[in-house]
Amino acid sequence: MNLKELAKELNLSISSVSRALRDSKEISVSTKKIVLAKAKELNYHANPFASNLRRQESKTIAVVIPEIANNFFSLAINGAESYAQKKDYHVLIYQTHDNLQQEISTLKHLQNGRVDGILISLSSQTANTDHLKDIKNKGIPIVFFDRVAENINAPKITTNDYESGFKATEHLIENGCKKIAFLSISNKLSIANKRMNGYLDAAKKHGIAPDYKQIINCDTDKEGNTILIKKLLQRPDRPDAILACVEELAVSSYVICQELKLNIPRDIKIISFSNLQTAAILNPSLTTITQPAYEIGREAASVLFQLMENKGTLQRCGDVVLNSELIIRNSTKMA
Amino acid sequence: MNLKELAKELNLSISSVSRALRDSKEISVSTKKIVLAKAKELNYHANPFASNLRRQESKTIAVVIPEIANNFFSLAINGAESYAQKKDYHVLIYQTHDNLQQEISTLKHLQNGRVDGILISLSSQTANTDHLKDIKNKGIPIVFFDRVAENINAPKITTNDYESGFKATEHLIENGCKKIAFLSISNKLSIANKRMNGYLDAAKKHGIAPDYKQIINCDTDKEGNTILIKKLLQRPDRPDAILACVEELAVSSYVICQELKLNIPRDIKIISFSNLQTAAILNPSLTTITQPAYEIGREAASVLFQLMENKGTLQRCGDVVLNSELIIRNSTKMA
DNA sequence: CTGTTAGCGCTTTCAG
DNA sequence: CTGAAAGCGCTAACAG
Repeated sequence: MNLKELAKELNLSISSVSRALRDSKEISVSTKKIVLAKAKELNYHANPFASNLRRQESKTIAVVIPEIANNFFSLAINGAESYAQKKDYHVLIYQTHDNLQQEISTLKHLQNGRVDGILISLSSQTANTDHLKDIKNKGIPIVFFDRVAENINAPKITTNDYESGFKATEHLIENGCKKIAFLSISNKLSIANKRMNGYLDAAKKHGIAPDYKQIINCDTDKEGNTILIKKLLQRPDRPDAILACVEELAVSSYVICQELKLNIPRDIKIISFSNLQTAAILNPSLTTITQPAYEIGREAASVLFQLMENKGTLQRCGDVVLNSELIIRNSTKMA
Repeated sequence: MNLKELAKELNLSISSVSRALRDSKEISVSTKKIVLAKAKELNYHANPFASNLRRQESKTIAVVIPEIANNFFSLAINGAESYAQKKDYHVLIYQTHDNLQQEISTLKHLQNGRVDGILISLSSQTANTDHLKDIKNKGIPIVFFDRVAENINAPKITTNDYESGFKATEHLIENGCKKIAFLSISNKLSIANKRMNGYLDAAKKHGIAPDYKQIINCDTDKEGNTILIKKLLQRPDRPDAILACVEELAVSSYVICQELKLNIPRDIKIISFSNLQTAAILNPSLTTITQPAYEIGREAASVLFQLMENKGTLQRCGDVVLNSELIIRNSTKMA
């Protein structure tokens, strides 16, 4: 069932039917009604590819993320998808699994016009950003969220990473901690570095500047991370607190502490950047810095739509910084 | 940059270039090489809509789920997306937010050929299945996973819900529980009913057939559910165990128990169908029935691809039942 | 207000 | 092995 057949059924020209269906005001109300009714009756659905081809737009955005099965990202997608749905847009999902090659190849694919815009959170291995520049140069609207590329001139939606790192560290210090370790996810990600700088500055301010043995650079190899953390916790001068850059590292730390019979929070306190509200509820000893993940996704989508609607006209769209919340539970209060 | 321009640059006809790019064997190896090189040089990317239109296929599948920010579904999408990626397919995500109208309208949209196939897990409100039949009748390949429509003749990927419900209940009984409540998510979902039947039969087998006051029919209204569960736990004959049909209800129960100063597992034991491995790690008192969510998504995608590849030919694709695992932690062992 | 017509960019016969 | 040409289904000038 296509326009041609529908038009024949109606004894109208293809273009009139097309116009009627898109509610053009060149068409009389009465004809519109008839057309709409017939379309419904015959279960007509416009072929999206034909109209995409003709109109040179896809009504689709892509969301490129490291991993969908991650509380933060799935919440962010939720926000973005809900926003897109309202705008009658479709959402394509691509996972990079924190693999730079995957990210590059995905973005290459997206240069062909399949999407009108891109929402992206970088892989933790992304240092070189040529593939991102290609997208910019092609004029495809792109918005970064959370894991952003600092050297690309495009809107970035982030949270107050530096302040959060600072506050969390200060909170630990105020509760008696003196040897605070920092678990980073990647030294290539600006969010990780910002969080670390907050941590470093807070420590410095209180005169307990950490040596670099207390900063552990983890990566995507879970096994390897476990070994690193275990080593850290088995040292004679083991830390009395851990600030984990992401949830996964906090969970690993937690498990290792159990294994080593280290009591949380008595022997060691843990604070994590996290969105695992549920886990936090289930485990009151876990203090978290909770990012407004849903809002980040929503805001990112909103900015992307501004960009798309003003393609060309709009020179730049302001970056947005949302606030994370330090949710203090028993762990750190009980000094 | 399109085929025409590329062909002009190469002094070849459009069709030859097209063939070379799709590696047709009608083209000499030497020409192919030249074409490929030039395409790369000029950063040519085929317009997907033109080829979709021409070939009448989209290389895209849709995944329709209640909520993406849910451990089970995000893991399932992970499985499906990873599989699709291997097959060079794209994945569109649609959330229904457990709203039947949303589900209907999404499926209506998908009748226009935007996708070659659909993976779906039903909303908990889906009783009438006409919208699903429409898809079937249109000949669009569809595969159900987890929350399936029993009366539709299409492949269904599920887990052993009845057995899991049975086993979990028996486990509680063996550990001394006598008044086991069941929290259902919906009386319209076959998975919920199967789990409940397992629960009922196990109870019957051990002579503690529950009265229907111990079966709570929850729905999507979180506040309402909390009230229902609270009432249940405040009754003089309150249950000594809860079997929660989904994770969210277990978490709510957990929170309410804390509020009411009920000790878990001493006063009351909780078992949940769940995929919150992390939460379970963080809270050893939570015993779970863990579904192989990633595998379900992957398997569903795999079956969908079989269906799509054999469109028409294949009469039916067998249903698949994967096994969930009862992961017993401290809670229920400590009788 | 309605119809005619020329493509959007690609694939695929069919003809050399 | 290569080229010419038709057409996928729709939209948007343009012409009435």
